[in-house]
Amino acid sequence: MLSSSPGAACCHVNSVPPDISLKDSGFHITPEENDPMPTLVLHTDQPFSLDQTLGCGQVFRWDRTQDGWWYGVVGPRVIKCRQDQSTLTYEGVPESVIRHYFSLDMDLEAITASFDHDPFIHGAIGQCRGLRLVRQPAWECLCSYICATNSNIPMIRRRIATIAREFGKEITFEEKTYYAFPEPDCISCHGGDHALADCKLGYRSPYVFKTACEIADTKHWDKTIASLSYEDARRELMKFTGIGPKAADCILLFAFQKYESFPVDVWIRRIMREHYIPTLSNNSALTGWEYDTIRRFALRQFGSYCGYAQEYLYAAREG
DNA sequence: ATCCAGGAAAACG
DNA sequence: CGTTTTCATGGA
Repeated sequence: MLSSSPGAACCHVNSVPPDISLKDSGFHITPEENDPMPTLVLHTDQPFSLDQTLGCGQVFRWDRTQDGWWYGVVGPRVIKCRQDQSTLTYEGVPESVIRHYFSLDMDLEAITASFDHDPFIHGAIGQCRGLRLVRQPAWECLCSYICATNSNIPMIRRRIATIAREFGKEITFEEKTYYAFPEPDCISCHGGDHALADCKLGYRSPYVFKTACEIADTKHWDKTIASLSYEDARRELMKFTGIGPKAADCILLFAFQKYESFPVDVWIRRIMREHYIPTLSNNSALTGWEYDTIRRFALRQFGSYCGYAQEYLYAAREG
């Protein structure tokens, strides 16, 4: 039984650029037979790859079993799903949540075509066909990328899991225990005894705590961010402790659908140096000037969906 | 041991 | 003001 959490409604943001969203998404429900698990039939002209989407590094709370089932905690629910060719089988949430979370309402072919202008990005698009950016809950995404600084993906995953286990609400699914990501007021001063010190966040611990306190005291902080332009939203996010340019860009891309955001990490800089901007430095800390140079180049090279291009470059990285 | 990982805050000139 | 140092953690 899923626990109902009063006042913990998942804050999804609806800001689909009108020029590229689909009126008829092209996905249809198969008629229910005896199978209790609902399915979606994916149209071949609207590619979707569950493995690419959940495995590319944009999310930290999904796991794939050996036989191809994905389990993930999204907001207050556990989602179980798998893909067999053009069939997406899912459980745990209504179809509308699946469609929204996986951005199945967006015209991916049109998006990738909008930046498919050179051989290298063309290769990445081909290699990661069906990769879609998901719509992440804002606070969890923000907290995740505070925890992501100067770290690697396995460590980020462990930290997020620990925070959820320490502070989040239990969810039982298929007789296993999962944990919803805790609302900010569960971590902040309002949350009682805070064991953040045991979460192995290192120097990021006070960043998470302070930002949780600020957000817990800010009504509709996420709606405010969503209403702003990319540049203004970026400036606002960077006022929180622990959020710099890179984290802000990831949050804007993954939680607020600001697709002109182009997060630059060490991987992306290496890729951009090797394939687009040979004059970039190597092996040194990323300067603010360098970050902005790469950002501006990306917007010019890939256009207003350069954030999508970034994720294809990142997912196709080798290293 | 040394270096690196989806960096950012603090200290420094 | 831009630039360098420090920060906690675990894996390679």
